[in-house]
Amino acid sequence: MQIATWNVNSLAVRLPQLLDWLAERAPDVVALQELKLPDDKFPHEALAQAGYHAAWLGQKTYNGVALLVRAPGTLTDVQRNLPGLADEQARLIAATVRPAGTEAPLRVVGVYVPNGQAPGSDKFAYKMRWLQALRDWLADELARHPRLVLMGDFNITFDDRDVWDPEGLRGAIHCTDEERAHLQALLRLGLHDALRLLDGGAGLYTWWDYRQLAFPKNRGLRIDHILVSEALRPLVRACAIERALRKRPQPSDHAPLVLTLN
DNA sequence: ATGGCCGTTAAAAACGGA
Repeated sequence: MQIATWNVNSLAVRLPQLLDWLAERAPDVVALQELKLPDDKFPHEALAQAGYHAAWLGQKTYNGVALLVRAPGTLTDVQRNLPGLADEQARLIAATVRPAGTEAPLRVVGVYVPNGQAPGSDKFAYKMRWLQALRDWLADELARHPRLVLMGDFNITFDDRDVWDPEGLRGAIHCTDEERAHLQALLRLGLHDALRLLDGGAGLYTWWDYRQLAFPKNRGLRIDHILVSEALRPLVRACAIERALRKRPQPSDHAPLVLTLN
């Protein structure tokens, strides 16, 4: 079973690439971020044609998240945004997913964590508030759903291995101790960083700036993550970054991250 | 060798992204 997350940076622009990739890779479950379109513009018909059921929470211009499940899998009990947080921004979608051919359902949580812009800014404070609300809600969600996957664009690196220039970017947005403490707190809830269960190396990135040849020079950050609960940990087989998607025409600045579970 | 972005918007420069 393959479970993927991808910040598409505009679903309207990236739809052809998404459809190509779904046809090639046939992931069972997909979390999408930065749809940048309102609910009534979500391309559910094209996705159904491609063989995927979808649930989404859109927003005009910014943000927007969705979950896809490959048919004849099912997607039920959809939750949109955090219950404990009054939030105008579309940043979280959760659902109970039963991929085709599996018996036990999974609880899947897709997130687009706020960027934070700069430490000390209002947007940074919002990021911290949002992460605290996520943690509070997730503690209960994990108790209700032991088989849980939390994935998406976290806009936070775990440590220096996730940063192309750790010295130059020390204390910069995505790299502060305050942000990283939130990631560690999520791990203390009983979640595991799927990629790090398999590969301890540096230089594995999911995002590269569009400017200054950052991708060919591999000047990137690992800020997209798939976290799995304790019950799923023994099932983790592989976790791969789909760098090939970053090389196609009109790429997103993020590459998809794909987890293979038994 | 050097510098080079992209997507959005009541629609041109401004904003946000990371």
